[in-house]
Amino acid sequence: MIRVAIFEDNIHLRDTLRVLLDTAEGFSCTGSYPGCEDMLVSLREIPCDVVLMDIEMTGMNGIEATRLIRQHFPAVQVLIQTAFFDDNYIFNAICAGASGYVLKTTSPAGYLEAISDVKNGGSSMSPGVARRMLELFRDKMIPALPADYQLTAREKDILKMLVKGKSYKMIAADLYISLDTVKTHIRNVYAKLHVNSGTEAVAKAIRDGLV
Amino acid sequence: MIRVAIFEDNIHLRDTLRVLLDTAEGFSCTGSYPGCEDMLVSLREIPCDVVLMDIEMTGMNGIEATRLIRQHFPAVQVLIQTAFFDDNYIFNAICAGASGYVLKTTSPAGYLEAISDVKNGGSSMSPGVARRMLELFRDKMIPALPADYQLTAREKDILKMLVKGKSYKMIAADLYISLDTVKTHIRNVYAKLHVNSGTEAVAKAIRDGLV
DNA sequence: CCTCAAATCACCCGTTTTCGCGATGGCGCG
DNA sequence: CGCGCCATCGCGAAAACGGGTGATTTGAGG
Repeated sequence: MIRVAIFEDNIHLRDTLRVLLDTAEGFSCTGSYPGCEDMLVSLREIPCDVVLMDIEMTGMNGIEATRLIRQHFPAVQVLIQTAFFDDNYIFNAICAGASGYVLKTTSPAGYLEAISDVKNGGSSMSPGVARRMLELFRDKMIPALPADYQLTAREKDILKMLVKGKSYKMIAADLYISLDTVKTHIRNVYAKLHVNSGTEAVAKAIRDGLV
Repeated sequence: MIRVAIFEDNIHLRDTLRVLLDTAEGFSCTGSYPGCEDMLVSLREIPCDVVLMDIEMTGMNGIEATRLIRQHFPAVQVLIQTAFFDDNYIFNAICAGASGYVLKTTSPAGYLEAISDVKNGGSSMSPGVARRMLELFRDKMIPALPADYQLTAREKDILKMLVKGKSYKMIAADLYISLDTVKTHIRNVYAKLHVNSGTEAVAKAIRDGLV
């Protein structure tokens, strides 16, 4: 039996969901609320496995509510439901600890499956949301690859040590080469990165993922 | 009618999938291959909407194949299928441009739904994969929390300019203060960041999001 | 064999940083 | 009002850095 609490300010949808859960096999609704007042108290007094959380509610934001729930009841899974397909909503909901994200256009059977999925340690997202999420993931992850200045292996070595905060002298000692050689390499690096100081080079190296 | 090409080295599963697709309403299998030899040629000669791609195959890796497909046929959606639940697989598959990721434990109906989802511009993932993906997303996104050394507003100003690669003299000029004042501030910044050179300070500032 | 890029080292010179110590004025707070 | 914190400024010396020029060796490749 999966125990579900509902937070949804639209009375119509709220009641629909409550009936759905109460009639469905293996589900029960432990409470349905129009807002997040006393949310933590309610959840403490009436335990549940999954929270169905609307984002757009008067009073506390569903995202913040999610964060609070995850802080205070790590075992409770939060399934976001919203009418809107919004990048920031998706992004923030995930960061707040949501385990799933379904649109309100989802079918009753879809709702039940999503709830069941998150209860069983999985996640569920509407296909469109999942797609957007993959794209966000790609966009945020990938930029760390390219950026190729034509640095030689040795130059990269020296640049890395510079990034670590080493002085010329330390670099020379660590690599068993002379101070003048270090200077030469660094001068070449500066030329290739089009910078003319160590701080600039370090900033560029880190930002462009040459670390 | 959704046209699907199958890449799967296990002959049993490959044939099962082919039959599934050929018998299912609204689906057709345009080809099934045990490996990625001549993959691009096949796809060019026999257009399809969705590619079902196994990761573990002899010869070319499914991830690399996905990257190639996305490069040459951006309109073709790739749905990854694999027996293994592996972080690197998930991560790399997404970065390679996969639109979905299902486990081989998925039911026939689940396969068809997943294919249909990706064809319609959505994404589909097995619940466990979706969960892992959300966690990866959180872990990679969240570290953007700014560490807090007790820098004063002025010190942050100067640090930012240092990160931009400005020299003491330029900072002094830009902020309309004397060179000696800049020195003092920077000395204080170094002390608070526990560093003792500009390069170290810049590296720490960028990495810790003090930009 | 010859060429070229890369890596190594050297010397010179002026500028920039780093860091010690000290000082003044403003501002909020009990 | 005094106290602490911050921002501002100053001096001086040692260390580090930036930039110019040039040289040697080595290994890959035509």
